[in-house]
Amino acid sequence: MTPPPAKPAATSPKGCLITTPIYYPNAAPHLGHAYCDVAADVLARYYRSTGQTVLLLTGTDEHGQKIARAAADKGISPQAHVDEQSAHFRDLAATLTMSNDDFIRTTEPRHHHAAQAFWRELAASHAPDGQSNVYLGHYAGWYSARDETFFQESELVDGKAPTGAPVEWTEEATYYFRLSAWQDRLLAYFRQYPDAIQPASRRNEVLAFIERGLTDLSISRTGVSWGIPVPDAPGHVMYVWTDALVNYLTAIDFPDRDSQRFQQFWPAKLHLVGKDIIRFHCIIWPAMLMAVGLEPPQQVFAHGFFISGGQKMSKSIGNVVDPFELVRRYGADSFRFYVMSEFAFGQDGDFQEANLAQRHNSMLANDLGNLSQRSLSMLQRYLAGTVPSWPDAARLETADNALLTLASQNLPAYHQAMTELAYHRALELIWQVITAANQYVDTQAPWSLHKQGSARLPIVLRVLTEVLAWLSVLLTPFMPGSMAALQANLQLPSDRANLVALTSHQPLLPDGATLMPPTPLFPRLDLSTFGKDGDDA
RNA sequence: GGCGGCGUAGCUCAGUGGUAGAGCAGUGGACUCAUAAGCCAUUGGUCAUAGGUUCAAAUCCUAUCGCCGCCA
Repeated sequence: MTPPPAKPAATSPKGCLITTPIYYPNAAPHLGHAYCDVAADVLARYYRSTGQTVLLLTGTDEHGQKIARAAADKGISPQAHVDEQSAHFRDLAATLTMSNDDFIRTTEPRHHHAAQAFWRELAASHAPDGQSNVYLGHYAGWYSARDETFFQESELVDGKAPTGAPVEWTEEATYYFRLSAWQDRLLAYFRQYPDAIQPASRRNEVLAFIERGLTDLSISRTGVSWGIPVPDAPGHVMYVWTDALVNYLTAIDFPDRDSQRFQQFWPAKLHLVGKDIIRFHCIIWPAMLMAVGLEPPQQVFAHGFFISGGQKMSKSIGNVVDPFELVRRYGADSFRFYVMSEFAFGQDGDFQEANLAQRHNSMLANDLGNLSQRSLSMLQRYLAGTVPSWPDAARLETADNALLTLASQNLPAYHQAMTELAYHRALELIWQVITAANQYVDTQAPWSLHKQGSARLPIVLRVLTEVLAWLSVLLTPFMPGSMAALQANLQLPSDRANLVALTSHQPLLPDGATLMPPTPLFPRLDLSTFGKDGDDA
């Protein structure tokens, strides 16, 4: 009834394709990868809960000179190197309880097939000016292997790339993509769909960049062997970005445009990216897609980066945070909750482990965990754990209705926040209900009702358990593990544990279930060790 | 160097012309179902600085300082 998303899922053939970037496995996964995984997963779980069919993708981008060199340094083959490195990213997704439906590796045969097919289509296509989209040219310029990027002489700073990476003079035959011819189409597209690039500040940057004029893009290399061969062009392999972007199509059976998955999931609903790669996703990728006659993704959303303790994370400062270690210490759900609640998605944030622990205690243990514990303990103690029947509307008093109304009133704003990826706002709305529920416990004082033998007691406890079920559904995208535990404790049937059932105006919980005694959802952490010198490593 | 953003309570931030706000942290109180949690109350800010416009400025304008982003 309430969600703004216009199409009811049941009648909509379109699914939601949600992607993270495929990560470059030249180093261990870091906090930024974990952040993006979590954000994508929260959204995917949210849309599934609303009844939509979701395809959530992540993976690794395994080609390029940098990978080949790292492998050579280790004295192993590139394939052995990426096999080992890619596994860490797969582990990270699992560690974070990410519900990805697939994990794309660009070294897989299916991806080679898709990437080469994409190239062929691109090469056979024509730009708006009537010329071929791909042409053979000659490249002479500076190349930074670390950035996998070409730079012009004027872009160099002290003889190095703007990023500080060393560059080498490179002269070779190369295929170009006629990006310059797509400038007007791109501008028209982004002006027609203002939400296609978010946040707005990134959109403005992209538009400004396009307006200044685009130059054609070198899309093949000859000096590199670790890559996907360009079809019918011996000696050429695809530039790593040309290859990598196609991964989003690989997963949906490209080049088979008639396949059910392709039909269902393209165009992608959302590419989540770091702000460092928006140009690839907002200029090159849409242009290439238009070139082969495919729609650009509906939205590219650039998330922010973390700093730590007010400084950029770097190994030399020693403030690098290992996501595996954090999950080991606090659990996946606390980690997920912290990064989703503390920061405005799309803005940079200062990641501080002490704040994570603080938030775990104050919001998860004290507010939510204790609400659950006190409610279910009283149910256990006063009513032998039996869920009371849902009362007739006439028996509900002002306080009951006020709490239930607040919950349902916040729902439209919750949906809006979720669809806008304003996760912290969604959680704030949920917490209003949690706070109200704790106030409700105090004002209704079930312990007094019990002493008085009041008929109000089962009503109040049923309202509380129902609100807990409600909260568990809204919070499942953020904290799937803990909320599953809560739902098991409440004996919420799995077919009721979603946003479709929640908006049905029917109580979520079955009457009369007998619940087991509760166990604390989020045990409190001892914070006395924070603020002192040494964290244990 | 150009363009843009930001600078508000100890911390994270909301607030774009009309009496300075929220959460967390701190302090006090009443309660006791609960993870010594929760609830109620409360301390705390010359809104970066200096000018200007206005009856009225955190909000609009100018300059300066600091941080950040994009571009060159």
